[in-house]
Amino acid sequence: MSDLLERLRGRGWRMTAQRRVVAEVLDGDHVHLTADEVHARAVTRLPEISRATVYNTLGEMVTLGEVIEVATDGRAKRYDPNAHRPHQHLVCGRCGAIRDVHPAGDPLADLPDTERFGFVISNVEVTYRGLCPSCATTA
Amino acid sequence: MSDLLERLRGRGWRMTAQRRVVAEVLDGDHVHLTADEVHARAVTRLPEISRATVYNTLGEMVTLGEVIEVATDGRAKRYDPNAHRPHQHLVCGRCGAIRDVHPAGDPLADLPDTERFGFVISNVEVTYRGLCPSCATTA
DNA sequence: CCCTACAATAGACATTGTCTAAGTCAAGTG
DNA sequence: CACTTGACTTAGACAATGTCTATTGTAGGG
Repeated sequence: MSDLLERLRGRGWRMTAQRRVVAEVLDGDHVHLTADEVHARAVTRLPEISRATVYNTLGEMVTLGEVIEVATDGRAKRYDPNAHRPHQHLVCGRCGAIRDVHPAGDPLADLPDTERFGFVISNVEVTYRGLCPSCATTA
Repeated sequence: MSDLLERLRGRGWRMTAQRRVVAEVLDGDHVHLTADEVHARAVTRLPEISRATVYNTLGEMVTLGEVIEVATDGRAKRYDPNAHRPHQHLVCGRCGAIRDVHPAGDPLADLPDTERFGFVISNVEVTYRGLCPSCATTA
């Protein structure tokens, strides 16, 4: 089930205990951990892993395109291993819950040439904000 | 031309030299300054203004709905005084340039009920990423 | 089994943002 | 126009997140 690890291995990534643990911690669906959360979980399996290594490893996975960096709240960046199916995010402004969602249509197509100002656009990030069912009723 | 200041005054906002300077610095089109940039510019007009006041003032303007907080890069938040015309942002990943853009259609309408998972959605933030004309040719 | 280049480490440092206690002031009241 | 009061501002400590460096460790090829 460790797809992420397999993909990384297949790219000639030098494997170490630290990298394996980071990849395992981050693998799965609807995973959107911050670097510190990844570190906290990694430490339970490999107590001597350092923060710097977690940051470096996450950065490399992003560069390789196997993990996506998401800025949902202007605070800590979050890391999403679901890099191979285009999707967007739904965020609860109260408790911070995050869901992957798949809007209809291509958001890129909605931006006419006249509104591109000569930019070469490579991707679009859409964040839907609101309240999750639980927070909406407790509000 | 200080529309922002007028709008704030009209809401019974207690006026001080500091608040006036922050509002003036932030006013205009295609303005997307970080809190520290606002502070740097404010200091040239009012040398004793503190960082805390800039943060407080920006936060209040956001609460009043007269300024929008934008998280374009996972680093510092940016503040956009163009709060009364819905728009999205186009960001250059190399030099950080930001443009306001107006996509066709309503991004909210693209998210079917089955993809809302019971969330009450209040707004959508769309960030188009790419390279600006100048960075695209120098790349 | 040994090299060697690449990876990991601890901890200092940088950036961005928040909080507190004390001083200051805008604006309504008399 | 002085007084008063509650809201505003300040400096600086603190917190959270991220980056960098010099040193030590190790994966994987020969």
